[in-house]
Amino acid sequence: MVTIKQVAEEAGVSVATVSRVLNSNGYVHEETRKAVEKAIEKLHYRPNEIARSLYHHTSKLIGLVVPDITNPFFPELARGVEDYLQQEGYHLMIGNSDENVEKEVQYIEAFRQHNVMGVISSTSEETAEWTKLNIPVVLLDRVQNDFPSVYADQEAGGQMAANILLERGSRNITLLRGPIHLRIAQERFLAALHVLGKSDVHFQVMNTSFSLHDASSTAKQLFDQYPNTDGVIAANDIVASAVLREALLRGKNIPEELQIIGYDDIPVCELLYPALSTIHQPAYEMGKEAAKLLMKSLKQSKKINEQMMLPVSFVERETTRKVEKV
Amino acid sequence: MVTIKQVAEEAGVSVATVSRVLNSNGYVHEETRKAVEKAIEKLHYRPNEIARSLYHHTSKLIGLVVPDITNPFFPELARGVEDYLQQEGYHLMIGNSDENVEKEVQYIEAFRQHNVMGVISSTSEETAEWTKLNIPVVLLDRVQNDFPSVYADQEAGGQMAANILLERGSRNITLLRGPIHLRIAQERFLAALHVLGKSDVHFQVMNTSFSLHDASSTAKQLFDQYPNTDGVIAANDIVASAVLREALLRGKNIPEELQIIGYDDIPVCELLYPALSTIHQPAYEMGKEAAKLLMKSLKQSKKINEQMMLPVSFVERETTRKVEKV
DNA sequence: TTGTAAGCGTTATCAA
DNA sequence: TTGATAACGCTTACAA
Repeated sequence: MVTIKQVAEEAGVSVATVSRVLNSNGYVHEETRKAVEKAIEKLHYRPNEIARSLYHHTSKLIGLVVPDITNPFFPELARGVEDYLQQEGYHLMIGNSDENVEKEVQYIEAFRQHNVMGVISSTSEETAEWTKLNIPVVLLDRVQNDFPSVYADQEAGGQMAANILLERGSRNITLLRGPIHLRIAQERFLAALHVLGKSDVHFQVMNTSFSLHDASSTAKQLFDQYPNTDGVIAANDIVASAVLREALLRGKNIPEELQIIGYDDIPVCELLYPALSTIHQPAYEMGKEAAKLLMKSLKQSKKINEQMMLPVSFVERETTRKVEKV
Repeated sequence: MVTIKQVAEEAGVSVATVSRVLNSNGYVHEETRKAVEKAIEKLHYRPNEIARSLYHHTSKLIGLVVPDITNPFFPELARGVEDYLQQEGYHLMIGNSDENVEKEVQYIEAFRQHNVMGVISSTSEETAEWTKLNIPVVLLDRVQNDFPSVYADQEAGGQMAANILLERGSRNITLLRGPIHLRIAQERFLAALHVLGKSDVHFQVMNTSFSLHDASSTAKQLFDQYPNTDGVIAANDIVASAVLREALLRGKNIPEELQIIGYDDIPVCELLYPALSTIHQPAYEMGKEAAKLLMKSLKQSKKINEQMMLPVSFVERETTRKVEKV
């Protein structure tokens, strides 16, 4: 490892001078600067972030916690975060929490021990522990009043999903509700519920998780219990895919007999047949904005508490009928 | 931030003593040990990894580089890595390389600057840069003779895929070849090619990437150029899904008229309809083994160069015919 | 414009 | 069994 000391020797100056040119701090003669730069170049010197970090109590590290990177919505978020951070010279420590508070606490410890400068969290809204860290935290795809957060317009999304099915003629709708403890899931559920409630169609509600493991059995159960369903508002695209598969398996015509609308717009939607109509959340953008917001609160000392809501949109594909057909 | 000094004061001893109980190093009287532990408890003290890292030139950080976490195969790998590492008390710095050498170099710099202890890389086999780091590197789902690597048995996988289609009666097979610069892709391609070559069936080869963005057009092209194809060996599951969709779109009966076999066994396979038959790569296990291998080479000083090949298996679902039917 | 030296939070050596 | 202290690589007063 080449240190500042060696650079100083090579350039025939003191370490202080090298440090000055490194940080463009204080006065340094043009000549000396060049000499130092030459030495740096020659030795391929790169300052040791660890030493800097120790002195400054800062770092170029950001923590990112997601419930499970294996769930296809999160890689998009993570990628948005990473791309922005990387261009700002920051790097990512990442952890999967499985929505498990113990694990979260472990990461919090790890983050603290590594002088992580800020955290982006897509995990449970149980944020008591996070407050202890005393560094900026931005919630991503999660909402909690005490923290800045970046999320998509769940109310609009829920309404949109319900209205789409209604407009296109579903008369017996099954509404799949996501995890009840997740505010975003609850919000879009409530919004859809409200729309259905104001309509004259028949509808029912089923609970489900967001996860692939439960999706198939949820789908089976749905058609066993409500065989006459002609419209499904799924909790997310994973669940929607499972419903689609099960419907096809039972010989339903889609979208003629049954319309399905998903949520998220994960990449595979367009690979399904029929391709899944869904509510698009701008996941990559959300990640990017969360990172941007975090950078902003790093740069200014006063706490910010911005709530940033990004718009959702309906992506019309093949599991909903064309509106003219109604 | 509470430091070792404060703990020492609280316990009425010197920092050296605290350090000794922290690391269970050297002699320390039972009484004093208890006093120190009490102080630690009381102040919620946690040693600063940064300071340790500076002194020891070590850390609890591992670097992980993947081409693109957005590609559904990599989250499984990453999760396997993370779970194992986490249980060993290590943490992950992660980066997406986009197979871009410049980006890789940036991560290498970042890893070095943070005293990262080892790297797991699923990115290009252009490893010249990695050697410069002088820390253990384990290749994951990539192979290169100079590095330890963990990968799945591509030769068996390629053969299996071809044999499955052959056994089940495909007589006009299109073999989709993945990125030519990737040794694993090339190996499974070659293995499948070899099997087809020894058979008496008609077959053709098309080049494709692994990516979702190219998948649809590849699929279209496939059926435009080779409308009589009755068996497709896809480069991976993404491509297979696109082919499946396109085939369905064109009204083909699956698997009666056309069999499709994927590669990887990403989670969505079972959500498709018909569900995708595929060659299963034990991605999670691979990640875990790579992490294990890395830990091993961290613990012993001499370089290891283990090549670990995990078995693949055929997952029979609905895009291949039952073998009795032939 | 430059250099000396103290300090960031640890660990390890050495002396007591 | 304990405590001073130098060292890890860097930054920043302060002195020159």
